[in-house]
Amino acid sequence: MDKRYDHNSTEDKIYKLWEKSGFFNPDNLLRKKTTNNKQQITNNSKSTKRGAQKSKNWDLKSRNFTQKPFCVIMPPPNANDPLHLGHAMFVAIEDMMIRYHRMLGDDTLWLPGTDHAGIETQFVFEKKLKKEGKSRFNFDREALYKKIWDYVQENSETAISQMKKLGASADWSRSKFTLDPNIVNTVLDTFKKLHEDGLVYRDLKLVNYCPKCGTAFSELEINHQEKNSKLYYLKYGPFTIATTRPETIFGDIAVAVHPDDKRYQKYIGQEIEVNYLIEKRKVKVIADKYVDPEFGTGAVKITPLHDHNDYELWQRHKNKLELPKQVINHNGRLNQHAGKYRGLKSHIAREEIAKDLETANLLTRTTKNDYQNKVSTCYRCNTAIEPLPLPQFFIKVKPMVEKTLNILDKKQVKIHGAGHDKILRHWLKNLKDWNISRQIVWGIRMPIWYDVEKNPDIEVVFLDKNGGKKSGKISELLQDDKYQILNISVGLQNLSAPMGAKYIVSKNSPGESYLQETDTFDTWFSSGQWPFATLQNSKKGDFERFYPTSVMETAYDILPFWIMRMLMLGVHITGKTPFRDVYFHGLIRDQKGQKMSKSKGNTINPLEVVDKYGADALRMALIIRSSAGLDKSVREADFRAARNFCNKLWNASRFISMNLEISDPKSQNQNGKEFFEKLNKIITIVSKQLNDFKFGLATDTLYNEFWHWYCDECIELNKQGKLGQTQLVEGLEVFLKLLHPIIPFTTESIWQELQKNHPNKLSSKLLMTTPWPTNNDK
RNA sequence: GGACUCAUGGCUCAGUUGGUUAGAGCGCCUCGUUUACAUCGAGGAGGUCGGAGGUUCGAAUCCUCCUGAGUCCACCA
Repeated sequence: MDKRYDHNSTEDKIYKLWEKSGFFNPDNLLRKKTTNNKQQITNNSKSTKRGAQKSKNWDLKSRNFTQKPFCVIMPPPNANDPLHLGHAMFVAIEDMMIRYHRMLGDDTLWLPGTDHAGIETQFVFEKKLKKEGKSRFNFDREALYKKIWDYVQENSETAISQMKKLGASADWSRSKFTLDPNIVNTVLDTFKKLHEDGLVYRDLKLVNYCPKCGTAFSELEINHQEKNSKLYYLKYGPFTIATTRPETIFGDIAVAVHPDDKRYQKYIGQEIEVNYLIEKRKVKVIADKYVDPEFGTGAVKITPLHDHNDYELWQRHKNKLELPKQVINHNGRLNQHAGKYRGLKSHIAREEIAKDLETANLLTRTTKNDYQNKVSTCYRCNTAIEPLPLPQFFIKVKPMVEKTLNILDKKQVKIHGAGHDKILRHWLKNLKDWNISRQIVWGIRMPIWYDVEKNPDIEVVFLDKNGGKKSGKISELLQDDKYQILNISVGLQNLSAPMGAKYIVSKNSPGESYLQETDTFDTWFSSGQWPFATLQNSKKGDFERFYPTSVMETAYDILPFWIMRMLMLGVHITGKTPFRDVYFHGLIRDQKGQKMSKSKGNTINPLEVVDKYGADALRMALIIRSSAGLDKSVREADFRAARNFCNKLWNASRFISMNLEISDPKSQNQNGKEFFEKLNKIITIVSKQLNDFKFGLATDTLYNEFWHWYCDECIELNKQGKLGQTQLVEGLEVFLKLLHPIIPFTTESIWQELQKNHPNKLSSKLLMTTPWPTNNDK
């Protein structure tokens, strides 16, 4: 053996050895025919045969088959995202669990996959288009979808090959992509079921619309940023009103005051005349407790279609008020209701209108930019969110929330990680209905069909045969002989059905007069079904064999987006919890405890670490002394320390190996009893820590016991002739097994090295499938 | 405003049914290389476990309050 452990020359070789064994695939590790396992035998007859063949080469005799299923569904990384430390963290922890359970003899499946990451990916692609001088509006939706598909394909191997570099022992033969046809089919089935259960509805609500991204977002995807704004005080009939957004006045339908506000009692219920610059209008004065009499002047103008609070207020007073108008369009510009301000972007119109109000002597004062308020912004591009009315599809969450709280109460699912179980409950209890419509093409198109004959007011935008852009009402377009439904459907970019439009839910076109909705599902709607969607579309029998899955492991920051949705959809569709345990790992921070981000320039590229210190060092540094749900800072020194540990292990093994070559005259069983007692204690402790999800602690225990007990004490005792060789060899074998889930490459390459130098000394040929040590060993 | 989390040697963190002299890594100091490993070894300095009370035979650990830090959510035109 070399004097140093060289990760560069071993890792690829070892990974190939594992892959070639076929044992990432649990079918190849199933017990050979037995009487009481008929179902599994039939389901996996082919692979079992293959497995039997493999087991000849690899000698699985010593393997103890518990056959207990253990399944982890990998959180699918974005198909075309390069790996960051967060990915390395989940690979390290999940692979640790998987290898541990595989060694325990469990029927162990780690099912990998990749995510289409709807909006994220479409944006990256649009940036690329922009560089080419094009935009998404140059293509019909089908063509655009295909172009993004091809683009994702080009990069799809990146994520997988990088995870392999980290040693991930996932069953790649079962890998899934969120847009695989059978996954899409399951997602559509789910939607259909939700619709049949009465949980889907279409409603005109104010959505969080990003004019730049051109799509609505769910409430979870919105940031609130502190901003300094101007507060404009407008003359508003007999009132003075403070507002940050004078440009919305054309959409006002009322003034609201607090019901107990003495100043305004006489106006409540009256109509007042207001000068709107472009016209004079009468609006009603209403009373609502929502108004804070202390703020501004205690009177608020109400613009229902451009402000969430105003919208709710309007809902409460609907019967007394006229129908509101939308004055800002989806491109973020004012529309025909704004008279001469039409076409201006809202923030520019604001300045113009303020100026004109001042000229007209309607502006009493304007504060400087010192009014602190919070503005909703797009989490992606930071553009100010425009609350806009849009007919969207919503999912009623209440029945699913109740079922989820129920399984939490019954402890059918356990959450590991610093109070995140409480956070989950808090989320569930305050959850609003889920807007699942997205105005992008990169995703699963909603299986919603509109009969154009019954919905003549549908507006469409499409490219005609010559690539020319056409838009208008469907009924009018169809009167022209040039256009048929079919070619409109083919060139379709966008379809907007008015509120109240009739639709059917169907996977296929219900007839020739139908056009399909152009919106796609929120990415999280499909990934929320991931545990059952993957297993139902995996090998036959996988769902029955592995569902509910064992552990869902992920960073805590996607709790509301993903974990909560998986629980809700999983329990609603399958009737069972999708997983029995949730393990949250913390975020990796830099040495100062700051979040890593590209803009701060403090990111660590895991591949560079792998290159310099080895995949094992990276894995160990991330796991050691980490705690569920708590963040962890790492720096270069941590990788170095872990690399040194791998080298220490290598050299201790080298010592044992050299020791075995000379006959050992001192190899009696001196101190044998104490040695094995201690060794057994370590086995018990580490196994318990792993069972209890104390991964950081288990790693710490192994680090210290191996280095400071086994090396510093036991090896030194042996040199002095006070501890037998048998003990040392046995001890090394146990440590290699215990450490394998953490540092698989180093341990396996030592195992193979010992194999080569001392055939028949070890209990099996491949460490990866060697049984986990039990304290009954000696 | 609401919720959650954290506070342990210079730095980063372990320490979960309360139990002997509170641990590790990195850093620091002294010494050591014909020895498995200098990606190492031997030894050492360094902590009133944020503060104040309480429960207990016994508290870093449980309870209350306070202080400080962070995260998430909700927010007034």
